Amino acid sequence: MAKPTVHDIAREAGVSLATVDRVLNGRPGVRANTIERVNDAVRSLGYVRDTYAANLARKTQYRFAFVLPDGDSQFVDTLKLALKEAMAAQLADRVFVKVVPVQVQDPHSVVRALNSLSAEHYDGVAIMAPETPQVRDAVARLKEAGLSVVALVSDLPTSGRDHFVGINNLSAGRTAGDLMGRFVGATPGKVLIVTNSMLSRDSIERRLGFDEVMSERFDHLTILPTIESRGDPARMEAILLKAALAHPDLRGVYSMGPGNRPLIGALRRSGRIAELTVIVHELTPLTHQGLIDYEVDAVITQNVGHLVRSAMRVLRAKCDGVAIYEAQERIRIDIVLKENLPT
Amino acid sequence: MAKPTVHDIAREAGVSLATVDRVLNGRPGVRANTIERVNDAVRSLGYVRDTYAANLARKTQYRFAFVLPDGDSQFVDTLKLALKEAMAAQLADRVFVKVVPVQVQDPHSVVRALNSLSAEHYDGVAIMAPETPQVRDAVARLKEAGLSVVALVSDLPTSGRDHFVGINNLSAGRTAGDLMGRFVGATPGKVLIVTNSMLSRDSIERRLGFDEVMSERFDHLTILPTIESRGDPARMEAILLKAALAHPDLRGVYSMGPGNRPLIGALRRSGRIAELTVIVHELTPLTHQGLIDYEVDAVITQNVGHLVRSAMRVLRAKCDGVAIYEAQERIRIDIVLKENLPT
DNA sequence: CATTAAATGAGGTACGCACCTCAGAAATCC
DNA sequence: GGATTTCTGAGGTGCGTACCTCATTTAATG
Repeated sequence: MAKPTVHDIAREAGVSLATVDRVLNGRPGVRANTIERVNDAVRSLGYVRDTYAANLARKTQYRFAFVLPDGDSQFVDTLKLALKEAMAAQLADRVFVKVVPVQVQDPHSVVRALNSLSAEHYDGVAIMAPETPQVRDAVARLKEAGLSVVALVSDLPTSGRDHFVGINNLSAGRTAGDLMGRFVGATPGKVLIVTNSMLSRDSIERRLGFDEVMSERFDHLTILPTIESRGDPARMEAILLKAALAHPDLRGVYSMGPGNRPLIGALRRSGRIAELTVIVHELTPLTHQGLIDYEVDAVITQNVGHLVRSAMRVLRAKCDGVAIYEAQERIRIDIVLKENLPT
Repeated sequence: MAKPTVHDIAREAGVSLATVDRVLNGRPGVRANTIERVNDAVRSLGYVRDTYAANLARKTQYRFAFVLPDGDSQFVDTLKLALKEAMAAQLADRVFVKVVPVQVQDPHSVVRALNSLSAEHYDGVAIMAPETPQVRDAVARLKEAGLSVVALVSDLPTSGRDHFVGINNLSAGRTAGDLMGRFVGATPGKVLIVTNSMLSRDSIERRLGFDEVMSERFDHLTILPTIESRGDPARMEAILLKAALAHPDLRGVYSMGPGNRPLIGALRRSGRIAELTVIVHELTPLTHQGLIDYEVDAVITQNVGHLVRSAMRVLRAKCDGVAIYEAQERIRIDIVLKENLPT
């Protein structure tokens, strides 16, 4: 009943501890025949290596870098906060995390940051940055150097990253569309989509999902041309205000990413924020308050705590060469309304 | 830079390892003055005990019992499944879990089960059962015997349990009300509430929350007298069918707990399931399919994986006498629509 | 068959911590 | 100031694993 140890395997296989050790750790100098015997014993006893004792003996330290966007994004701030909390909790597990801020709009900045991470100082990297050819190559170099790499929030599918930690953004867009259609109701009208940039992968996918649902299930709603504010709040606010006033039959606004502050500002000034269905992404202090004030109707979000914990678990698993527990690593798409705001 | 160990504290505090050990583990025989010196060193060095090395040395085994309802509830089934998965994952951490099935409708069965759990064989208990005076007393006895006790899903606030692991059911009811009001829209009409029993704490609280929101924000909707099916599916189905046909202006149905199968059956037979807004609790294979088929409009649920993992973490923390990390243990109220169904 | 190479065994040390014992130091009491 | 009583230190052992050394056995080679 008690957990089998290496001693039990040695006895069961009729070999010495040293041989078991050689087999378990893939060291040379064991006949194929003997390897088989040891593996049989492992299977029949249901032995699982005690990772913590192993790490203790090995003096392992997991050294991870989190490459995150610099600048004032409330979402990234909450992510950093969650990271800090997780670090405190994981400190006992020999995990050390360094946050590396980058200018995500500048691929060179990202690449510079990634190139500075050597296998000598790091075991794994979590990256939140748009997918560009330069970034893809930098990730490939990291992988080649033996680092584990996970993409965070926004996927880097062509880069050969080990794993993606984040939500399915197509589904997130579909969810937004579903809510928009149901909240607006049966009256025909127009819907506005706002985004920071249509270049990053998550925006493209959300847009796609939103469109799909709108045309499948709510074709009485017309989607207006997307408003794209390339990180310029003033410009965003101006265009938005104009649009809100130009279309009296505007019924809803969907914001696909960051930039919720100018959005809410413009809608407030248009005097129509109460009547419009406003759906945004990412729960932050701003959107939280928006829900409370009935200015935002729904927030589609992902739990930042899960995000960082999952990233760390996956990185550790990759470093240990252990399988990851898929079910636990699936990040859900959270819908937050005024009434189910976390307390 | 390296993690400080007990040796470092000993050196820093100018005492021996034995004294550090006595302080850290709350053993007697140390002067208050010295305790202070050691604690100062702990603080200044930022020492955190390596729990895994500690458990390794201690040969700790956490033995927990999960007292869960017997019978065919899909929700409880998914809970058990999550428990099984968590057990496999936690095996490396020396946690052993026994599931104790009880007839929750019979307080004696619950009490019998609880009384059978001695401190000799168990360190902690998680209980999912309605609050009755008998159960309250049994929990008190467990606590007295030195076991840690957490309430699962449905709280036992007067029992002196150490912690409640589950959602805030008042908020869950409010969330259901919010969704109901928004999905139904502005047209006046009637709403039906269905429950298994108004005796269990979670039903009462959900009902309360739902009513609050309906009267605060959606008073064009009238709430019909609650249909209560005391575990009798046939009776439930019959009454429900009658109600659905008797009120042509029925717009929505809210099911507060188990018994979704007869509910969906009756609505289907009434021929009105497509036009009604149906909101139910707990994501199960049945409600999952209901969402896909557009028969259920929204599911309010709680992640069973979190539930069991949180229960285990809390039990462990209580056994270790360690503070729990509140933010991580807060179970969120999940809203699931067709589009954000977990894959 | 002797020689060489390869495979295996026996045993030790270390990791960070818990827990134990026993001797010696320090504080307290009368 | 001597006898208690209360602290404290030194040192050991073990948890499950990694990694190392050195001797010994076994198999393969000429």
